[in-house]
Amino acid sequence: MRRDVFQAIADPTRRAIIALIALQAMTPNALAENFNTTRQAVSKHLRILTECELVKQEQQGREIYYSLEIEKMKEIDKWLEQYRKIWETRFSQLDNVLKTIKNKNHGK
Amino acid sequence: MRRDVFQAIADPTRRAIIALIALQAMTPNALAENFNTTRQAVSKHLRILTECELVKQEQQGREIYYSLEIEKMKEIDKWLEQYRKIWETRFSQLDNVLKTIKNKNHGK
DNA sequence: ATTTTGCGAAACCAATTAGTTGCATATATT
DNA sequence: AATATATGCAACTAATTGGTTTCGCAAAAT
Repeated sequence: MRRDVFQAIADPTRRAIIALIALQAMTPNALAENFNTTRQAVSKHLRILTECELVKQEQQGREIYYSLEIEKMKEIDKWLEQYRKIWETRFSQLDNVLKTIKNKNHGK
Repeated sequence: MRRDVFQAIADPTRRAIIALIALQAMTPNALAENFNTTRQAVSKHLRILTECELVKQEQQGREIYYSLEIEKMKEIDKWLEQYRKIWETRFSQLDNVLKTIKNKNHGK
């Protein structure tokens, strides 16, 4: 039961579910119509997403509407930040190289 | 063999490997010393990371140095972008609410 | 030349996973 | 009240996963 966000988004069906409920809250049945699986399979994915708090539910009569817990998505963003720093640094280094070349040409 | 970036970063050991080789290129043996597993297990992780192009190798004699392919990390960032838009919108909406409250108090 | 070291690959194993089918339960509809 | 609908949950299955052990090969050290 290693239920973290990274494991949750590893599955393509779950990423598709996330993409759908990011736009609007949806019921398991409505979600299942979009995929080539049974409602139960979707339900299982929703349970996993709920367990790692990527998704919240709201009961309305006998229907349960699932929607994205956008705050939790920031956790991935936070993890990515350290690497974003790297590629930004590399970019600025490249930028410096380009500037140097420019200056050399200028000096000619 | 569903080898995509999301599946690759799902495993905590692989995320740790990524974190290490982001700083400097390392050999499988050097990497394995940091974990509680065998070199072979690390090697398997490296193979998976290589297959999805998150990692590149450079042979030096009998040693193979692995380093992070930072460009591939941007793929995750790109995926996250659509959700970043959502939380930024929500934030600006909250911002508007706060401004409205402020104006109301001002008018008192 | 022989031994040691660094490595990937294959065979195997236990645990986990994504999926199915078959329930039970609660809310709507008739 | 009887039936239909929306859902979660449990049992089961096939495939995948992360790990180990064993092997073979090439480069380095002795």
